[in-house]
Amino acid sequence: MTKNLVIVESPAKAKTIEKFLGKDYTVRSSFGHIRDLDKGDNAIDIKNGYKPNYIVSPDKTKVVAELKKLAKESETVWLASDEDREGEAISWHLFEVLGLKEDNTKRIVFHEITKPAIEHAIKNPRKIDKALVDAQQARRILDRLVGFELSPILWKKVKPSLSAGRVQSVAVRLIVEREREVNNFNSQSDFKITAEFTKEGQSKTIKAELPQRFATENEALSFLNDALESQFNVSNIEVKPAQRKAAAPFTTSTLQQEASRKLGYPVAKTMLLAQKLYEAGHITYMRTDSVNLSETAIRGAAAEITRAYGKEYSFPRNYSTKNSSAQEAHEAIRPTYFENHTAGSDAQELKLYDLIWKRSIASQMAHAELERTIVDIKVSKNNRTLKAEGEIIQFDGFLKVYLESSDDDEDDEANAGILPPMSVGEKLNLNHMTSEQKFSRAAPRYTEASLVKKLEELGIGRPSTYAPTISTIQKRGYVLKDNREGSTREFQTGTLKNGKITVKTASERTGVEKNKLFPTDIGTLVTDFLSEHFEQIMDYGFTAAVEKEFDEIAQGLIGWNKMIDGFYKPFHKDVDTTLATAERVSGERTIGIDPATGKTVSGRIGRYGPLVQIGNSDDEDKKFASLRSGQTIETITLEQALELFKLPRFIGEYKGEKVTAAIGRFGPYIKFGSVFASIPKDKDVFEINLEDSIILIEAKIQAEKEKLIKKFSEDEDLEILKGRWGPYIAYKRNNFKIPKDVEATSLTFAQIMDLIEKQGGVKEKKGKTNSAAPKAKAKAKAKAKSKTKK
DNA sequence: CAGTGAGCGAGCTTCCGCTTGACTT
Repeated sequence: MTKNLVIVESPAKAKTIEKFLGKDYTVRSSFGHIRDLDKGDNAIDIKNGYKPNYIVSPDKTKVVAELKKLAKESETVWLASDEDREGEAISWHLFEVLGLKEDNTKRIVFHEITKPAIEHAIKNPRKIDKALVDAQQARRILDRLVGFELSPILWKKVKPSLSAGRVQSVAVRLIVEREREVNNFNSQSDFKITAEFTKEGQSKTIKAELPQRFATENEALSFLNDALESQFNVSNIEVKPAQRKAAAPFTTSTLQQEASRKLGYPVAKTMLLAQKLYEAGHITYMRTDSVNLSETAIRGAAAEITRAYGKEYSFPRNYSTKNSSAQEAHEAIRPTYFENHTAGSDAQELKLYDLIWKRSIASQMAHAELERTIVDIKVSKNNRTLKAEGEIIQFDGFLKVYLESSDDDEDDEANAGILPPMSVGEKLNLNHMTSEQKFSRAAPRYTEASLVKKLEELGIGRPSTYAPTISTIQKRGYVLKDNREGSTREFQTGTLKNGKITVKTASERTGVEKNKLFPTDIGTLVTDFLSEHFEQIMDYGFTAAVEKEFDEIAQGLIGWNKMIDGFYKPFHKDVDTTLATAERVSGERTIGIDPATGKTVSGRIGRYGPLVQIGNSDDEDKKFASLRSGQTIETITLEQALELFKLPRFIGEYKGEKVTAAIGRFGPYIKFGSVFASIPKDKDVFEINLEDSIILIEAKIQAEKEKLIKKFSEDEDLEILKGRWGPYIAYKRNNFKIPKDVEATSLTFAQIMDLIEKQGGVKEKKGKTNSAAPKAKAKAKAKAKSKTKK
């Protein structure tokens, strides 16, 4: 028997609050939403005012049953879900499902988990805000209608199992459009002049730069020629005080960005680690769009800063959230206790905590005070002015602990150093002057984190969905996280040194990419298809537009079903039209003519992925070849396409069997009967000869022989094999570990069976036929199985 | 694991947002 039942969303939160509230309160968690629209076709009764059919989520029946029981026994039920649209809906669903009564149910809210905040909330209960709930229902229903009407169109017109939605489709579009920008980018070059001087009798160098750039090499070299005959005098000195301010404490999105830039974590990794830190009580909630800090936190930070760095470093303040779509149900992400400089149970958690600690502490520290000096250096022959910039940190302030990184990797100019004292009119000695060709660069491809940043700017998605969205678009095969080696580019330089000008051609790597998001052919195809037929949904402003209407619902200005009707009627008409009239698309593109046969070379997406084809579809002699990773139908050239048909290449015969070379999923290989041998990097698939191939084949056969350590008469399928990390057990297409302290050859059949059982047993694996259809079936079966289990 | 590129057309897939757990009698 309990007097008061308080229901919050998160179990970790429940634990903390229970401590604040004392004996008369039982605090439980709903684990987020407890109900959702039905999975099937009768989720929304469209003809009946879009009446939603909610069902308790299967994984929530237990929680709901327990809450129901506790609610019945309680005098008062306090619904304390988050104060945002989703939180209000959670309270309403709880009210409905638990069969609560108006007179003993109270809705309370708090934005921070501190004792005063919770006590204040208890003293100020209110009723469920039904208008806000309606706004959530509209959001939910719209997303279902969009997702479940668009996806089946893709199944029919493009490929089965694809998906589309208000958030994911726009996310993919961003990647597709950025890729096209990069590929169509026309790089321009100009020439930049830099110089290095010294003062008479001093060794400290002064770096200067000409603010203007030259369009041609001739102009740049003529500037160097002028310099050859010039004197250099200081013509002006400007000293200005400057300030740098700390960044606001972390939200989900900025945490993901900084963890990506500074620690190289993918967004899902960041969230997983943050979740662990949160559950251990080290940090506040990690899914938030607010930069707000509680009074308690601000005081705690001030105390710690004063203690660790001195009073002059403390500058307590709060930040305001710039993002207009923010709902601010939580605090910013910060350490629970600022006096803990480290926390976490492994190296990765420790690093993430360190980042959160530094960012939060810095946000409460004084501005850095700088003195910025700009020295003008006149070139006597042409009256042009070079500029040297220096920066002195007079008070480091927050820079003592933390500086935010930038996505732009070319911020060398920000690191201006200290200049020696100079006076106007002073003559400087030129050490050297350089002209260097610089190329303009396309907007950078997105990383996971910079895509999150962009989505947040557009108001698309929520803190709880950024990481899942990024993984969905990769899982669907729309987007690929990939690397590019880039290529070598030449650029022109001219150097003036010791009274001589030397002109040289130098080279640099360009187009190098690491862990960037690239669209796949299917991603591009789906984006183009949706953009053609559903312009409104694909518009970057669509979410912002419907959010405005959700706000009007929340304010009670319009009814939710009226809003949905206004959207759905025209949308559904487009759905019908598209289903009836749109052609099936395969992204077909004519690439050119095969010079050998005169037939058309084209690219398209086939059943197993992108391919190139020589000859039309009715041609009996048509030939196919798969694209390699990194190639796309949109960008492949005729030359690259023809290259693909050169493989597999017949090399010769060995022991009466054909030896061929080709490129597979794991790179170039030699095939001899059923033997596949990888071709090492120093050999070329197109050039490797029979002699070298045989060496590879024999080495592979030998390795295979050595791989087998032991076989068993009890079961033909059981083998002990030698792998990359030592011996392991292979059984029915499953692999099992052998404990380190066990001698592999001494294991008996029974002992091995025991090991297999302990490691989860044999799982059904797909057979050798590796086609798409049975794979999908197996997956469906596995899903159905897990359902019946539940 | 290194291939294939349609075929009868079964029965399946899918959204966004809130939150973690995960067993068998």
